[in-house]
Amino acid sequence: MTKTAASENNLKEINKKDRILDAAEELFAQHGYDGVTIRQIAKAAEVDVALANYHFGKKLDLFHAVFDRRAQLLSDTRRQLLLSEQDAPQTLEQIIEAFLLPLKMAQQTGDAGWRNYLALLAYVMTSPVWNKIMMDKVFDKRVHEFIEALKNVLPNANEEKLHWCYHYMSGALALTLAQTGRIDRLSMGKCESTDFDTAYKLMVPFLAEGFRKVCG
Amino acid sequence: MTKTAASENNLKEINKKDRILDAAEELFAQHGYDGVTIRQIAKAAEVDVALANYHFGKKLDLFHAVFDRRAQLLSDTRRQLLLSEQDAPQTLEQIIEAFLLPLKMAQQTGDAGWRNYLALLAYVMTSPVWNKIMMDKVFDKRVHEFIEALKNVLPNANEEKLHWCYHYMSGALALTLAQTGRIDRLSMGKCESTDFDTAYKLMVPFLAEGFRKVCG
DNA sequence: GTCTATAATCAGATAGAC
DNA sequence: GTCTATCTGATTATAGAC
Repeated sequence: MTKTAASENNLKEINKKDRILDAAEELFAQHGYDGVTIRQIAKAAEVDVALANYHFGKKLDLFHAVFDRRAQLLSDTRRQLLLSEQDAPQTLEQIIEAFLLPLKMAQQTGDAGWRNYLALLAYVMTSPVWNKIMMDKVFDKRVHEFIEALKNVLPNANEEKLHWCYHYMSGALALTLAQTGRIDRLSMGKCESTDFDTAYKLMVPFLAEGFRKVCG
Repeated sequence: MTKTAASENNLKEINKKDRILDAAEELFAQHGYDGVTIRQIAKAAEVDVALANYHFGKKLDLFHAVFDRRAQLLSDTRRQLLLSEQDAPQTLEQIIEAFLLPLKMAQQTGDAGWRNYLALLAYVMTSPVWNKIMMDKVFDKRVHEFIEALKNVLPNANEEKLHWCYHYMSGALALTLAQTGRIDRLSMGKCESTDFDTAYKLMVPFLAEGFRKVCG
């Protein structure tokens, strides 16, 4: 019981490794890779500067560690949703819903860690340099499965149009994940960047009709 | 005529101020504000390091100078397009076309300077920190005009849905402007990030139908 | 695992000569 | 306007004590 008490008392002190990842996740998402120093990350995580290096090596390796931590889980869950419904008759809306999983995930967990990660994902998606380095690692397979699934419900579509429509969807998704706060300011409070629930519910029909128009 | 000859001979050497802006534009767009040093910019512009400071002051001031250079022109042109058609009966497609002006502009000029600037605009649009600082300066008025114009053709829409749909449009536009090259890789060459012509032509009907579905 | 101390480098900014 | 030289501070990364 001493053990338990000690664990509880030091709850904030244990697992420094994870705290480094959490702090890095938030700061990288907000300011980008070059906008953050290891010292800032260490300070936010309330650990020593040298500890980040001890656990993760170079700054670039830490960045990869942060990105990879949730990428595989995201991709796997997306795959499950996409393929589990495959035998059942899928509508265009259902396929898109499955792909917009990050939004649903954030809206359900309400976890700040996931919210930060999704903003980081948006950063990587929209950056010319990081997109090339990071996105292919895990997400490519899911995108190809998504495009294939779309062909079944949009038999008249050609590859070029499908890819452009996927690109528009990807952009709408990325800006949502980024949570820039712009929609809050423009709408004068009527909408909120962090309201993934509404973002998700309106986005599905918006995109589905766009796909139908261009690829129908 | 000596003057002319001298001007022509030194064509590459004159206008160092503009060369600094051009180089900064390209590098900031590619690597972000913190990913670029003044020394890199000076080297790319083939000028001395101290010259950037002489002309533009601090690094942050240079960043603003780069952003502002084309922002006002972009906003003004957008305003002209939106209001010139106001008396004539406007369709939803026409309104969206007017707002997607950056794409048309880049596709028509074929200018590398504009292409770089649009990538920089995408960087600012998707960054939580820069969006807040830079976007309100010039573009807010145009967005509100755009929303107002939409109300005429979508009389049943409410403010919240209109703003979310604008947000999706903004995301699709931003990712297009960013030219990350991802669509090239995913489509295995069938689409190109720099093909603003196609991006524009497919984007208008895609978005218009989305607006109709959600705000109709 | 954790921290102190430090090496080596590079950043932004400017003073001052021309 | 342009360049040389330099100041000041911060950054990554690591070696070594505990």
